[in-house]
Amino acid sequence: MCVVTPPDFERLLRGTALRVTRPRLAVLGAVHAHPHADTDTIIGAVRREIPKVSHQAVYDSLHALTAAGLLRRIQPSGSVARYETRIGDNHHHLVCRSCGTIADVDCAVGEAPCLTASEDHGFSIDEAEVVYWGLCPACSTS
Amino acid sequence: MCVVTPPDFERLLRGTALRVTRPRLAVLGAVHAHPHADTDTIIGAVRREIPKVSHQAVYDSLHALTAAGLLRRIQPSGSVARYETRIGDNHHHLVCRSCGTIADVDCAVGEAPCLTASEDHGFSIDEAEVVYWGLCPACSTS
DNA sequence: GGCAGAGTGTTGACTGATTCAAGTTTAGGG
DNA sequence: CCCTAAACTTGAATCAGTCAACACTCTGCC
Repeated sequence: MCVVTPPDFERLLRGTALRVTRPRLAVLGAVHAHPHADTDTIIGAVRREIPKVSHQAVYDSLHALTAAGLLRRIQPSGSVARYETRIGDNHHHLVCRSCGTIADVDCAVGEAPCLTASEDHGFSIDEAEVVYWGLCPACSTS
Repeated sequence: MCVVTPPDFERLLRGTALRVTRPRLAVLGAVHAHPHADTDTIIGAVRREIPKVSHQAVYDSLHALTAAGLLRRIQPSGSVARYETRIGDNHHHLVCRSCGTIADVDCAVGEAPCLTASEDHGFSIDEAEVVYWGLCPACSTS
């Protein structure tokens, strides 16, 4: 049912200093299957595979995987934290002001930071995050 | 001590459908005096003027003023809500990953949305919000 | 294959920003 | 000056996320 070959999550984990555990594999799978899902949704998806995982294990896994660079955390204003596996391509997001739906947008530049601040105030900038706010097709017609 | 003339907050409020109340004037003054301050800081600042305001009144005022367009709410990932009075010029923000400091950056374009998404997925976009992530001068030297 | 121990997971309590709701006060038009 | 909707007070509730103590299990090593 999945047209793309699922990544070899175990190999991804071994590529970092992280141990390979069932919760982590399940979290990677859940985020891959549900892009932009919030933590609650991820916990639900993980529990379909491992019914007894604690929410704490999911939180820990999400943090560890995010720190390792295998996940990206996004959190538009007014939303809870969301996660995605599409990392490394520096893409951006469209967010619906009404229903909160998130869609991916390719970054024309490709490498972070894709924009240069007009005045950096002495900051060393490594990323420019862009969020496009608007209404999704469903919400703009109603 | 303030080199810029403070805006006429009462006039701003009357320009909208909002009633002029002491908490609202104090909130406008507090946000103007403390750009990018979080709610707690704002409550503290307001209470120096009106010691007995409830936190709820400040929350209500912040929401009402934001909805009226007199304030702008910003909330970088991992931070609580912050507010600023500099609105209408579509400027962007520099955020320090280490200490959370926020600095303003002018938008080269000036009018929202300053960027056009490469593929809008049918969304009607009205704003492109840009957050530059990095380290502030103080944090990058330590 | 068995051991050891650092890294992970479980459990359950807790925090803190924000919201809800019921009742009281007040701004501002008539 | 009065009235009414809007705004404020009070106090409790919510909920994502975190903390901490203890139990378990990967993984490298013998």
